[in-house]
Amino acid sequence: MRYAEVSKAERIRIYDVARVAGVSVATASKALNDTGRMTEATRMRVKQTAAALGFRPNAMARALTRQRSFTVGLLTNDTYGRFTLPVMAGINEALVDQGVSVFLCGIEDDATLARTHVDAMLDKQVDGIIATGKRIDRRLPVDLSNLPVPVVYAFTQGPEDAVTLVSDDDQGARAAISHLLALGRRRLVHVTGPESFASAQNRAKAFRDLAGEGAPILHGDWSEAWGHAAVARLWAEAGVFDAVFCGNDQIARGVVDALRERGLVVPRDVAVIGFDNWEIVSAATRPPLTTIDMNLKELGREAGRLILELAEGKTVEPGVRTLPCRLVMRQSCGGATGAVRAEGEALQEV
Amino acid sequence: MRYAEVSKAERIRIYDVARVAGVSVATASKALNDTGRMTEATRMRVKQTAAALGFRPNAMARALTRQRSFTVGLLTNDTYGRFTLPVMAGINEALVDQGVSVFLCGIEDDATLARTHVDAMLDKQVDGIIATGKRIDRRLPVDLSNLPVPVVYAFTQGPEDAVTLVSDDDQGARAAISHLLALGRRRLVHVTGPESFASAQNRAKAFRDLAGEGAPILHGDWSEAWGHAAVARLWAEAGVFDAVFCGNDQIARGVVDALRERGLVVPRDVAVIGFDNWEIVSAATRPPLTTIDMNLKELGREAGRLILELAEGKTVEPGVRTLPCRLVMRQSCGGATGAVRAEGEALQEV
DNA sequence: TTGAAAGCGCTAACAC
DNA sequence: GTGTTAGCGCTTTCAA
Repeated sequence: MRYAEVSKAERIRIYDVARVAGVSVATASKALNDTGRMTEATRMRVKQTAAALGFRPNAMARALTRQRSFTVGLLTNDTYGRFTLPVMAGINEALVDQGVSVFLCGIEDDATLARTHVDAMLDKQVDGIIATGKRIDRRLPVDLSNLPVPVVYAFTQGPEDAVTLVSDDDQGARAAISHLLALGRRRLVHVTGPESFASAQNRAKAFRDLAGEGAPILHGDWSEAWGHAAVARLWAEAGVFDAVFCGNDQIARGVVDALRERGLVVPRDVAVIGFDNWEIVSAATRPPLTTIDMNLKELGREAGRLILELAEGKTVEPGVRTLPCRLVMRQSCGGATGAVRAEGEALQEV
Repeated sequence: MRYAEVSKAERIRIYDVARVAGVSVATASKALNDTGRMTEATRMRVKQTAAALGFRPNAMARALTRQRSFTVGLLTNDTYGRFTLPVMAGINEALVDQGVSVFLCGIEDDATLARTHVDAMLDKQVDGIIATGKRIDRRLPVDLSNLPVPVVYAFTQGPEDAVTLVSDDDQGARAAISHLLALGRRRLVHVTGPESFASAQNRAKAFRDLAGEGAPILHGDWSEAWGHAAVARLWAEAGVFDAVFCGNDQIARGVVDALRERGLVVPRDVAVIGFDNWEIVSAATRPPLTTIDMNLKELGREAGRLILELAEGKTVEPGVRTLPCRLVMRQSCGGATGAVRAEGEALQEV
């Protein structure tokens, strides 16, 4: 194994840089960190020899004195899920160019495992912890208050006085419904997930406000199967409708398929709009779904920014921060896009 | 912010433990690490006071002396994808109870970003790096040979003399095809992804071997749309067929849907089998897909184990290690399961 | 402007 | 058996 031979013996330390540059370690350190005062010439010389030697400071040694490790922990109970993935990507994006690395800790729903991970992170002197989950109205199975490091909650519920980031269900839902209304649809129905989910409640409330008291709201689970079933029920019970606002993309896909099987044309006869913009579902639906994107990556970026500020000792106003969603137009509602591309939009390889 | 007050001032060091236990730091260290020799009484006393004081060793300080950080880096270019997620989960699982933490580094396909991440990991003295990707026959956009730490490649291509883990496409494909044959199907066709993918090639080769020279193989992209299109083509050109082996679950779903639209009943008229076991696709298909699971989590676990061994200085035989796939029976092929549950199997909330 | 020296918290030789 | 001492690689007073 090659790696064994080029081991740490070769790795050059600040001591080497100092020696070659003809200064003391102290001066070398200051030169490289742009601290202290010295002639610009000395600073330059040190920097150049450092570069020439390929010097990279040992982050652990540095962390030991600076009391700052430039690492943060990311705790999630959604190892497989679609929500934390974009969030993680955003976090990483925000932190990588600050030289901060992220410890990934998947904890499923296991409190013991969670505790283990948190302890491990603390032992490793993380500068902060970002907690994220798959549900906005549930807490992770571990208490993160009173830790010796700051915590930011993203897409999971935190304590009252914590810094928490969530996407704006209300605004997202309003965007969806307004879109349907703007397209001239007037007989709306809402097919969504279990009432026990805050997301379902918030979106349903927005629907109630905008679509009126009489507009039907059907709660079920978050699956395609429920989308099918809901259409069957609407068929049997409800009056005519020309638009369906769905609680997520899976339900929307079920609805679209069921509608087609009944001979209705989407979007001509019925416009259907989803929620989540989960590409594997929304782009594969025929026709592709117009839907609401929660901007989860941006949410992650924001979480990264905030944990950094906290780690640097800055004050961050606690409370829940709500980030806006965004309408993604494809073809299931007609409108601008729908008119142009008929069917068979190229699916991206996912 | 609470955390500011309980800061490191409170964090107790081994020095405190030693003092309270009435021994020297050296003895305390040895007692806690089960090294050195001393009366069992002393060791016990130290351990107990450590526990009583809630002592947690500072991992950075320890790493500095031991030349071992108990962290590893995970490099992936598949931040959104379905492949690395289970792999990551497995890695984490294998490492967490060894006290090893994982740095997550998403690099997309950006060579510069990759380099940045690798440097950051090296600076942080990782004990090893696991490289993983979304495609078994492509390299990450960064050269990981000649690093001062060991590297294991999982689900991505590595250099000749590296330790590489991949799933067994051939065996997986054979399992799928054998299953169809065992169910009495004799007129098989294979609908799969682009020929440029090694996975597509390997699976097609297995198909050729087992299904015979005459059995049709259709290459397209990895999408549902291609599944639809392929059925249209088979309808027009090919002779009768009673089973379709699909290159992935998305294609399979497209095939199943297209078949149903043409009035054929799956699995009665045609058995369809997928590949990947991506639940959101395979479980939502009607009927749910029988498919091949690549055991990616186990692959991750194995990668974790191997990187640990390497980090500990043990020798690991280089070369490609192939891990077996597993048949997951649902209803799209009939057989045991299909006979019992007809349709509308409850979809799990994903 | 520069450098000597004292740590950061822990481990590991080597004495006693 | 237990303690003294010397680091790990870096930063940071403080003195020169």
